[in-house]
Amino acid sequence: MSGPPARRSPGHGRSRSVVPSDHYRGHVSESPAERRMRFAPAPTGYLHLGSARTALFNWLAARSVGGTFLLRIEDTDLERSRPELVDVVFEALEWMGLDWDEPPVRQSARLDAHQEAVEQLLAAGLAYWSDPVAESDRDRTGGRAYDVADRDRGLGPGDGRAVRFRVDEAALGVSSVGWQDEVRGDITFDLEHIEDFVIRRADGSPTFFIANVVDDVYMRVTDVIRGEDLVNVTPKYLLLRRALGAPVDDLRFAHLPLIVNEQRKKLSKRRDDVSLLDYRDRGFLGEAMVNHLALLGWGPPDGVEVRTDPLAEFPPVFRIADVGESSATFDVAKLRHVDAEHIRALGSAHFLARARPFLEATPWADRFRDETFAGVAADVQVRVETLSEVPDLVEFLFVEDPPVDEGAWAAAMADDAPAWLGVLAERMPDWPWRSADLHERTSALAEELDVKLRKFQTPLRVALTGRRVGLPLFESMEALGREECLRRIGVALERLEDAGS
RNA sequence: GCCCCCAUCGUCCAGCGGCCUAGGACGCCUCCCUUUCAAGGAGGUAACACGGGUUCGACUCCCGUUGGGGGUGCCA
Repeated sequence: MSGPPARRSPGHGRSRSVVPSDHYRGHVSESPAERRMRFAPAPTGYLHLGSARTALFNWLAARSVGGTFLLRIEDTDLERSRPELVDVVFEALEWMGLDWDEPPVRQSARLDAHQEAVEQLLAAGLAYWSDPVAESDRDRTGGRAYDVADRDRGLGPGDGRAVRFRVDEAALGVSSVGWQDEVRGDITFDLEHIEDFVIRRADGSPTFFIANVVDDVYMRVTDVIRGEDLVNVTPKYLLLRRALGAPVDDLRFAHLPLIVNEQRKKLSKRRDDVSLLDYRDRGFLGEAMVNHLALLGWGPPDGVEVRTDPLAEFPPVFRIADVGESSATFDVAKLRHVDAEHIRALGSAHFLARARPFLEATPWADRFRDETFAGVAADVQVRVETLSEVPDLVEFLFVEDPPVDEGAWAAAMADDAPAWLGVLAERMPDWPWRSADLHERTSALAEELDVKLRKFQTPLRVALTGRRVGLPLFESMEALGREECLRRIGVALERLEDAGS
């Protein structure tokens, strides 16, 4: 089932209509101080929760400093990069309400540039052709999948031969690489622990390492904000950048803590619900998701966690340096709470608009009526945590005979219940049909019969809704209408009679 | 194995040498309100991993241990 298109309401200042590929701001600042952050997802068919958080933090970082937020689709893996998969990325970002400032760059369109970079490194002697080393032959190379001796063999292109970057202290003139990470401080790697990594595969395709760097240089990225799982490739990134003669001094890195599951492991596609859009389909609001994601690894200085419009309210107080450094558990219970708060904050018209896709997916969609729903909308809002819970709460209003919870029936219809229903059926025809009046009349009747309203209302509720718990009774009665209430009481009475005889 | 990172309530976030008998949020528990259930209100439960330093003084700084995570691909 495809998800309902829950859309942000307009008015948060940055939302705009769809058409993803044209969805960018036209300005290109030439200011030297311009800060440029990018989100560079691979189109895998779904946007991973962790990626979504990375996108959000890049966006927040950009917006918080007046920088530029860029998009690059890393679609060089042709197999997994069909156009519709790219659309999923746009759709997900749209759902979160994130906008980007320049046309997205397709990595696949930049293959020539990547090749050129490889050639350049080859020509400079910083890269070399390398033959694979068979598994059985690894003791010769110290367990490595390549032979360092190839560095100086002067090999040329050949079957099965890849190009490796030469991580050589002498050639590079340094013995370690490090950087001042915006969130984690100093991080340093000794070159001796970095292998000669492949930058061009035997099939001619450039690897992530080279493509990533070349494209970042091309896009003039100044702030690399990504997941902690990429810290260990940063030395390679730096090495390549220097080797290519690209500026490195004003570069900033920020490695975000990973989002983990209850087992403290990195979220995995197999075990965890990692697809962002699945949460939309499960009834979560985009702004609630964004709100919750922002709270993983970061918190607003004033401590007010739930914001009606996080994309408007967070940028002014967001600072990438405030991001925490330990991994954060994705807690669905907390998400539900945040979502519930966002739902309650919705105006009733918006609430219906947001819930509509879920209502339309029900078997009784054709009998749904806006006016009827409006009568109880506010009562529904405070009782659901996600939009997908809405239909269940109002179903009784739109089906002829709501399913009866037998347990509730048995418990509610004992003792005097049948008699009460009988009296109710007698009196109700004369009652004014507004919830306040219904409340008053029912209370009075309960008092007359010397029962607590608390107890008295139960059989009535079960007769009307089939359940023991649900929306406030009198509001429900008003929405249902006198005729229908009397009819359902009649049905209940009949059933009681049948059972009794 | 090797490399890198992390370490405050069950979970998320505060604390950035004295304001901490450690604060807020979620969850959980109790009570109040109440037409059920919610929502709301008032309480409660619960943490500085351990060991050394540094200091007049450490949750806060340093070192180590332990624990956890990430990486170690011709994936990205």
